[in-house]
Amino acid sequence: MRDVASRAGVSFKTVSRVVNREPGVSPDLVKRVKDAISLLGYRPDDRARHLRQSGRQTGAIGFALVDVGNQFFSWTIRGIEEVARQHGYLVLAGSTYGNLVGQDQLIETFVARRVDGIIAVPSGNDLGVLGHEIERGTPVVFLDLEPEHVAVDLVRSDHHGGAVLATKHLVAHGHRDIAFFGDTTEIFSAKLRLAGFRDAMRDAGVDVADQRVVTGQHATAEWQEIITGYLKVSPAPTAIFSAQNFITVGAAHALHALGLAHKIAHISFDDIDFADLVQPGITVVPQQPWDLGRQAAELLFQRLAGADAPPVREIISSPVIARGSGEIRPGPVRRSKRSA
Amino acid sequence: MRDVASRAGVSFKTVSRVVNREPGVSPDLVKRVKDAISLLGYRPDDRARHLRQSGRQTGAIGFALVDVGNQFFSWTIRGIEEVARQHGYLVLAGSTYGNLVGQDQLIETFVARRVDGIIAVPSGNDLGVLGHEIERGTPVVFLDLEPEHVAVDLVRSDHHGGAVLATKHLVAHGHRDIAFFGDTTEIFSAKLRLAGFRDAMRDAGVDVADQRVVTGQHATAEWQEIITGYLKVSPAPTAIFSAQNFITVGAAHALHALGLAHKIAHISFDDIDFADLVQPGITVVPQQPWDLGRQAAELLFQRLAGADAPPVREIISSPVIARGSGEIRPGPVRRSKRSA
DNA sequence: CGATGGCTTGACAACGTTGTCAAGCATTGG
DNA sequence: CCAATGCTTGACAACGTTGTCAAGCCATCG
Repeated sequence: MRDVASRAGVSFKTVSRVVNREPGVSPDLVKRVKDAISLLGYRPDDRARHLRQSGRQTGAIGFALVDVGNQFFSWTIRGIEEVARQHGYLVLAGSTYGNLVGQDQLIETFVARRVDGIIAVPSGNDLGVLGHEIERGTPVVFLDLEPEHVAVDLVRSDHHGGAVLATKHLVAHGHRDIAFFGDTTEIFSAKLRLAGFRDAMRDAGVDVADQRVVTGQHATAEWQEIITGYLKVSPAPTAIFSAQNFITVGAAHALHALGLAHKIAHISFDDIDFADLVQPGITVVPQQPWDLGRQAAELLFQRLAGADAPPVREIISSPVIARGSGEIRPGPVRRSKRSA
Repeated sequence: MRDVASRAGVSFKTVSRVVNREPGVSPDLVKRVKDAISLLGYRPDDRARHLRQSGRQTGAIGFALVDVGNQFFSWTIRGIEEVARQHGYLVLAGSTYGNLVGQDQLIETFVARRVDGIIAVPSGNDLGVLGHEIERGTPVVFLDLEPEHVAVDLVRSDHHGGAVLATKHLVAHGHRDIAFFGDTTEIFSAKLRLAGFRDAMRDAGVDVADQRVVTGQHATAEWQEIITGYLKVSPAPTAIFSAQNFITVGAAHALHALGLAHKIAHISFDDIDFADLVQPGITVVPQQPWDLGRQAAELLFQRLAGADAPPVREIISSPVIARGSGEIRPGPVRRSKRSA
């Protein structure tokens, strides 16, 4: 900026005025300064700008998600980005990979760069650094997961209700022996989905055997192996409920590889590209990641604009999309010897 | 920081020393300062830090991609993030949505925030602001697309070679009448893929009719409509080549909806989740987005470390993955009246 | 016992920008 | 012709941090 000023023969304050399009600079000087700027390739330094204007907003929000590789989250980013763009904001997005260490690092980075607000998919009930930030008054919106004992804005899918819907759908199609595959229950959403499954089964008057519930954190290929193992054991369940999208992919692979895709019912929490192209189409309770992202961002920008209403808690639910796999009825063959 | 200093009864320089873990501070003071820090919830301000240390690196790189909603790019981010994390860097990623205006805005933001380097999927031959930055010496690596007349590091898929492979695969299975559906040829990769298709067809001694080549930029649902239209016209092509992942999804939907999935061959550039679960499985020439991202990031960090070797040009190719749809032979029924 | 050296600590400038204020100049009105 | 007014421009401080240097203190050695 100094260079620009001396080249244009003005003080650097005048350069600042031109850059910020402040009124009251003679057209002559404006031109000289602009020429010098493009000649020297000068770009203003936002860090210094924001530093001087401490207390004002910096035009960036942070989004701490679990894993960009998961399409659920990349669609969420898209929703957030869209709203942020309308407000002229930049989104800093980073993956925590679901552990507190990663989350803390990410949040530290966000804070160190002075984002104006944070949207987070928290990795657990222990909020770590994020908790301190909330106490300090940084606007935070939680997305998808809901830590206990913290009152901040929240947007999430109706994990419990969705799981109930999915389970009832299977039950309505005659299933009693349903296997549940879900993420580790340390994850809030996974816990709720499992609870929804159990509650719906209880309502249906069915006891859920321990070995019919499998939870853990695995890659798609591992889930395929695990589920294959469960399907090979006799008696196999008549239906399976995969409660997360990676698991659904693994489950679908397992079913197809074993030639059971038309025999064992399958329902999924969260939708997937191509779920309607597979034979049979995969019945799902979808989430609306794009919408979750947009709504979370809207809430955040309301806070940034100074809204001080009590925390909002938006829980979005969706009906079952029946595509075939969830409507398979239990085979007539199945009459478990053990239960006799 | 001032508050922390006065609370701990030391100068703020000492606080700085503690924060940066500089040696030579008495344990007593270290403790007092740390207590004050956690009491007051103080977080250092990276903007000021980097400002003071102008010229040094800021620990952030920017990634300008086309659309986070496209899984190809979200996997690329993952690769970049992984490498960046190892180097202790933050990745700022943003979508340009394929137009220069969006790209310019994004790059301006990156520059204003003083990222140390940029990985970009350029939106065309006109580089806009990015061009200025390259001239100014900012380390830049291009990913997936290769603008003309610019010598910078580049990592991309072998669009031409892959398209040749895909086309030859169809030809080898007896096809002569192949329809090509691709992105608008303003996009570098799309142009190369089309060229690969044409070259391979020429080698096979087949003329490609104009109406067998459709290019443009559309959403998945629109592609399904467009392709459905083409498949209904008689004589329909015996095989289709969809040269981008959104188009592939549209094409697969069209084929399935018309009941032609087992009759008309289909090959795709770029792989897709579930492509192996559909019946028939979709034959593809895959890209390796995760690898592209990692390699681009590696190149960038080499530059950041001061490497001044001539620009590298890494072109990654992959063999066809045959899954069924690409191995369908032209139906015996087909004997075009027109060609007789 | 005094000089020397090392270790801890603090004062101050600087990074690039903007807000505040005052100075300089021309223009207008009396 | 002089005073008052308005507009343009510049000088300077400040934002929060770190690098540089000097000052103060204690211990060691001759």
